[in-house]
Amino acid sequence: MGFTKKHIFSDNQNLVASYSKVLGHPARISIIQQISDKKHCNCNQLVKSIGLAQPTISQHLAEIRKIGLLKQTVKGKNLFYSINTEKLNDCRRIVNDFFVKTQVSCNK
Amino acid sequence: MGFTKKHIFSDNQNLVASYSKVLGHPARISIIQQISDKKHCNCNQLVKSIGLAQPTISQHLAEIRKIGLLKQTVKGKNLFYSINTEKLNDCRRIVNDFFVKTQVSCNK
DNA sequence: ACGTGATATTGCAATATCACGTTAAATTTA
DNA sequence: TAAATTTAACGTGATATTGCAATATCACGT
Repeated sequence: MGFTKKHIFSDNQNLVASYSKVLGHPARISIIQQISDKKHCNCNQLVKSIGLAQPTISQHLAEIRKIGLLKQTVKGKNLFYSINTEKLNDCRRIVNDFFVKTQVSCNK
Repeated sequence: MGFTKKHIFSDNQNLVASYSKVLGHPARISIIQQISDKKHCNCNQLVKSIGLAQPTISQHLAEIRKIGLLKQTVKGKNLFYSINTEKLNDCRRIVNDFFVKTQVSCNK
C-alpha cells in the first residue's frame, strides 16, 4: 500500500495531522526557526547555515509553503522568505486545540 | 539517500520533530482521541471504530507508544490502553514552546 | 491440553520521503 | 549580449511509511 486513507478521518483530524507532518522533520523546524529569527532569509543562507544541499532545502521549503506558512518577497535576484504569522497562529491553534481537548477528555 | 541527517540538528529540534511526526498521521490522531475519550480502550475497539485492519492499528499504537504517550493495563484477556497524561503534557509543552518562540521571533 | 479471543510480529507490495546531481529559468551585473 | 547568481524543477537512488494477510503469541475458560 503506502498511502494514507484520509477519507475515513474527519477534516479536523486530517488538518492536525497535515500541520504536524510538516513539523515532523528537524530540517523544517530549523528552517522555520531561522526564517523567523532573521526576518528575511533566502534559500542560500539556509543552505549555508543548515548544511544540506540546495535542492533539499528547496524541497523542504516547498512543503512548508504547501500549508501556507511562508511568504515570499523578491528583492533583486534574491527571493526572501518570511513567516506568514497569521497561518502560524492558525497552525498553533489547531495543534494546541488537539492537545487541550485530549487533556480535557483524559481528566474528566 | 532516504534517511534523515538528525546529527546536524539540535536535540530540541529533533525532539519537536519526533513528537510532531507521531501526530502527523490522522489515524494516530484518531487513536489518541478515542483512547482519551473512552479512558480505557483496547485494540479491537479501535479496529472496529476506525476501520483499519488490526495489524495497521497495532502498528500505529506501537509508534505512539515509542514516544511514551501510552499506558497499558491488562484486565483479563484484554489489554487496555490509556494516555500517559504527564507525557502528553510534556509533548504539548515542547511543541507549544516551538510555536511561542517562533512567534516571538517574528514579532521582534 | 485444547480451543478461543485479543494483540503483536512478520513479510510483502505500494507509495512516500529524503537527499542530491543536474538542468533550467529568471534576474542582475559586467 | 554574455557571464554570474539564485532558486525551482526534474530525475534518481536509498530509505521509510502505510496498509494488509498470514502467522505467532498470550491469556483465559473449559
